[in-house]
Amino acid sequence: MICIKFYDGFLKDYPSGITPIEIALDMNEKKAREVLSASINGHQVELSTPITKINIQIVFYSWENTLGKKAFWHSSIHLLGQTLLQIHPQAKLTIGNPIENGFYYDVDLVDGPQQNFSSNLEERMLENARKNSIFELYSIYKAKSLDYYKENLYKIDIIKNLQEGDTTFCSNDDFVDLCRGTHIFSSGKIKYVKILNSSGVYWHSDEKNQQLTRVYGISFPNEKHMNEYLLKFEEAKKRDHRKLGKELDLFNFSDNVGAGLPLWKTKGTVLRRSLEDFLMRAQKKYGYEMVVTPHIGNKKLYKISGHIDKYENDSFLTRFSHHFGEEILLKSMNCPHHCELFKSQSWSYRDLPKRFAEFGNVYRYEQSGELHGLTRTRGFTQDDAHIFCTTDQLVDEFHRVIDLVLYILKSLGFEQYTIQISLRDLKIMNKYIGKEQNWKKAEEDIIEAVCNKNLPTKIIHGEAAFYGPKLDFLIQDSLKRNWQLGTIQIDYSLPERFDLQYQGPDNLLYRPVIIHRAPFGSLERFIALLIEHTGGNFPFWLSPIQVILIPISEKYIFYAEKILHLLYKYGIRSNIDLRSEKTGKKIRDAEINKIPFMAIVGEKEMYDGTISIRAHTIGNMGKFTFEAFLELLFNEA
RNA sequence: GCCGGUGUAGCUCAGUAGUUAGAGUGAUUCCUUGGUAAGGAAUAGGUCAUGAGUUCAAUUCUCAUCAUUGGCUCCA
Repeated sequence: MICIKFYDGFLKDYPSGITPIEIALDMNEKKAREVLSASINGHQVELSTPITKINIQIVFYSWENTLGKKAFWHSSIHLLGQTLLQIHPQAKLTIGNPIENGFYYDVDLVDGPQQNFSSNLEERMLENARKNSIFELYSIYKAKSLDYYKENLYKIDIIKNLQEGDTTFCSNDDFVDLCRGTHIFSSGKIKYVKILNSSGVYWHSDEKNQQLTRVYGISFPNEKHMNEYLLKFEEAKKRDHRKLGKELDLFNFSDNVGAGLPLWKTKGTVLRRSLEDFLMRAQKKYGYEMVVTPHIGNKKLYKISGHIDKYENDSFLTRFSHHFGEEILLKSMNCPHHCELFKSQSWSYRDLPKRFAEFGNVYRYEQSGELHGLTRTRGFTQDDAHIFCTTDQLVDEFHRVIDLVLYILKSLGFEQYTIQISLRDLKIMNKYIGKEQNWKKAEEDIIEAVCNKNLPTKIIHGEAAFYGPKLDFLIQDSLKRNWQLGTIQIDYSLPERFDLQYQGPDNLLYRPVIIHRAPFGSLERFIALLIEHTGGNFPFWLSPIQVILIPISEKYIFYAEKILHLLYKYGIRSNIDLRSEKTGKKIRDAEINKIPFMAIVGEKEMYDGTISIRAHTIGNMGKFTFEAFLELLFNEA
């Protein structure tokens, strides 16, 4: 007998060799139907694997749990693989994975990549699912598995990198696949399948390798969950900043101006300016000083900084003068300019930290396939600053920057973000410049600063900048794609390359450290994410138009204009709807334009000198005196 | 940059299996002067992304380019 402890602490004895699915059925037959996966002593296991260990703790997962969904989608990958082979018998399966919403399988279709899969694929997957075959995981000797896949070089490649005990296979129905699990019990649970899209990818993500077809799909145990997902997906698409940007008249692109170069309309400009003002005020409190540097710079500047070696092909060349032997580029970063500013005078240790801030417009030739609305452009505005400090001040200063970034995110309602410590990839060291000891120190500094702050972070190797490690703040867009917004970077390299110095208390010259930082990252990208998070319903202080006056008829325009001028006097961004439309139409349009407040004025209001207020998405708030309305507005702001 | 999809009026989209196009909405003008999410009418607005090719004839078919879009790769 073995003793099983359940999640809620309940204990029960079972015969050795019992499987998790049998335990689930024994506990509650109805609930067992919802069980998709289980873990034993914290390790996710197959539902069909007999348990022999005594004294174990078991936890079951349903659809509501990420691990349950993961097992469900993992199992769906097998159905996809099986069905793809039925349709394309020559195809070579490679690697499949469950993802946040669904799963994918990379397959070499032999005839070259193909991306049009008919609904036939979905139907045949479901036919296979209905056979309700059990997913069984078992180990095979490495040599035998290599033999099994002698026609499939991709699988051989994977197996060669596995340890002897790790070559496990999964079989269900007539299909066998190299697999490490974990699966749901049987395929019949998979009731609905959607093939979402597919694209060409390279084996091991290397463009020198064979091109494969990646087929994305998603599956569900019932119609309700599928409809929920589809509805959410539709809702998410409505929040797309490219769509809302057009609808709310914020920005625009023109083929004549060029790809990836946003044109900011008047309303979008108000939004930008408001954000800039907000950040400037916040930074002032943190001791930043504003600077302005040109949009272009001499190539030799970027030679000193080291950027040119890495990014020359991604820079815009503006002018080449043979006579003077100089080349001038559009700037793609502000740090070299700020270093030159720092160098323009001598500094005492008493002057540090020195914090130079600039809304710097930079231009980078992003690959055509990378351009994406405002989140990836070829011209954008960094809310950049460079802090020149002593090594003693570094960690403390880093804390202050973290505080600032967190304050910004909180003020704008971003509650969910990932904080990522981006370090070097120790396998590709030629990507980085600077001395080993400086890198080590910088990486330790970041980790120390973050540990002190007790922030939930994850460490990712290979995401560092070429001159130093970073702390990145990542936020998801409406379609769950991650974007890096805020970033804080420690740099021992540029101070050396620019030979930056300050005079210490002992009269000797010392090298400062630079912290590069941008809380928004790029203003364009930040606004894109802000649009998607608010769905275009901006907080009052950011709304391009804050109040719209709606006269009931032409007779009350005069009164409305009086109110408008009063609002102007208090700096409220206001407008009047002068069209000869009915009130209902004007209100509808104001609601669609997401204007926070509508002020409706007619005979009644004119008679007693009031205004009727309707708040966006809230509705009629009744009559207000102008003073009472102002108070309401200032509470909003 | 790579593999697919898409490109028709300011916007959202129909349509033409080859004979130079239509709706809704927005815009303009007129009527209407209305009370919390769409009042009515008329008018203007398109070399059907661009360039080549096939054809008696191309917005429609083919190719290329550009833009855009979903992934991949990249992201100082």
